[in-house]
Amino acid sequence: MDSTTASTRQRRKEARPAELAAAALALFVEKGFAATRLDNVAARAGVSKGTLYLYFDSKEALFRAVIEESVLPLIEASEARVVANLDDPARLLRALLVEWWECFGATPLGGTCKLMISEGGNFPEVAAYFNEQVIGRWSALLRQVIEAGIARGVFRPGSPEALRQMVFHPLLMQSVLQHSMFAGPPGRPLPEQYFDTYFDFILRGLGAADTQEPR
Amino acid sequence: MDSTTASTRQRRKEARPAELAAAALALFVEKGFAATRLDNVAARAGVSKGTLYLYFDSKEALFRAVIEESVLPLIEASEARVVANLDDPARLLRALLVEWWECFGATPLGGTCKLMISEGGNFPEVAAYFNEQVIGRWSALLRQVIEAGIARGVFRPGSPEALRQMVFHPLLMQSVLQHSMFAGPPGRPLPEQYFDTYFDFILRGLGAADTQEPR
DNA sequence: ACTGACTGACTGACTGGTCGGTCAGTAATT
DNA sequence: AATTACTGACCGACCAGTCAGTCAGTCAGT
Repeated sequence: MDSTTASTRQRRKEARPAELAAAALALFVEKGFAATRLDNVAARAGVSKGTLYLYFDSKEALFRAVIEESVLPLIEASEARVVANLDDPARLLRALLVEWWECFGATPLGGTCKLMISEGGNFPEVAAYFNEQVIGRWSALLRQVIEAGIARGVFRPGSPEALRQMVFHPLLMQSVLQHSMFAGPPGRPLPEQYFDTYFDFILRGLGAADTQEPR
Repeated sequence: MDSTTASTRQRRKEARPAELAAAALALFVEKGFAATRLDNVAARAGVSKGTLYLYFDSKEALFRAVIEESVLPLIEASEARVVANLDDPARLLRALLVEWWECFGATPLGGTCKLMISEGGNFPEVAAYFNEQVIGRWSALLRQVIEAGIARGVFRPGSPEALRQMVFHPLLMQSVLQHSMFAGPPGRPLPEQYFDTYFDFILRGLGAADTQEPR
């Protein structure tokens, strides 16, 4: 509780917003927006509620900030990776999905997806922003890879949007479930063979030619 | 608003609980548990808040009732179907998933899944009940069909649990998304070719022998 | 058939507690 | 001493839960 530095009051103007946002993300994901108390957010960040209001105008502004700042850098990295590797769609798809899982889905950031599913309806503008800047861009990326695969004859023909859902939704659901009821030990490392089975399944589903030996 | 019978006060002891539960399900799914006002639940059911408390002890009791009563009949029907048709796993799997979608995933009942994802953490006992009586039984059913398919050589070998997730999670996610931010016109009928692509994909993913002509 | 006493389903104003948001004051830093 | 990051007691709006009162429906007595 007061383990590390404990007693004396600290002044750290730069670090506060990020710490508050991280605390808020954790509690929003765990309890939901309406059930999260700002006193608890502040306490978890090691400050008082008044301090929270120095950096965020309202509870909703805090929510917006959590969503908006949590999310963009990763997408940009992935976008760069895609344009550089479109010539081997199967390998690229695998790399993208592993990266998504390790840098996003399996981290606290993955909680934002559960959050938007749970609370998006109550914050239409935030939902629209998230849909456009995160879901939209990430989906477009996956579709692009799938289309490239189809064009090269590596994947079978089919609706890229529908195939994208088949490919991505199992992993997304995995992330959502990790942040819900039964997370078990937090950061459960996914059953060992999950990714093997997963990629084998989706590559077969895509009709990829070279599915024989996945390793 | 006061279209049908309108003004006068009615006494309908039998119908009230179900009407209140339906209203509560809709609002819980739409807004979340904490953000739902009992005045609104009562109003949507056409009664006053006092009446709600004649039939439910508390807001949490209402939540429990909504989850517990929404859910069991369907499972039992599906369980009966499975034991009767284990000899054609591919067809059975398809029938089960279509039934799940039409009788559950695409109806208001499907909202319970989103609800448990959103709020399960705040109601551990309800979550445990749901996990055991709904998720557990339904998952076991799907695993059973997949195992039968593997045993007969219709599906490739693999972890039945992992394969179950690959098969079911796209459909589940579809249902969850329908009850979240972007439902569009409520009851959006799923893009026409969704099921074709979906079954083609999962049967390929399962390495089913007879995938050539899905129609 | 009609009446009017009676029951209990239903109502909605009220209350007590909770929590988002404020601000006068405190103490770390310059 | 001056500045300002930070505190926490406080306020008012809001809402779950209550209860004294109302009225729709029933039926015994005529």
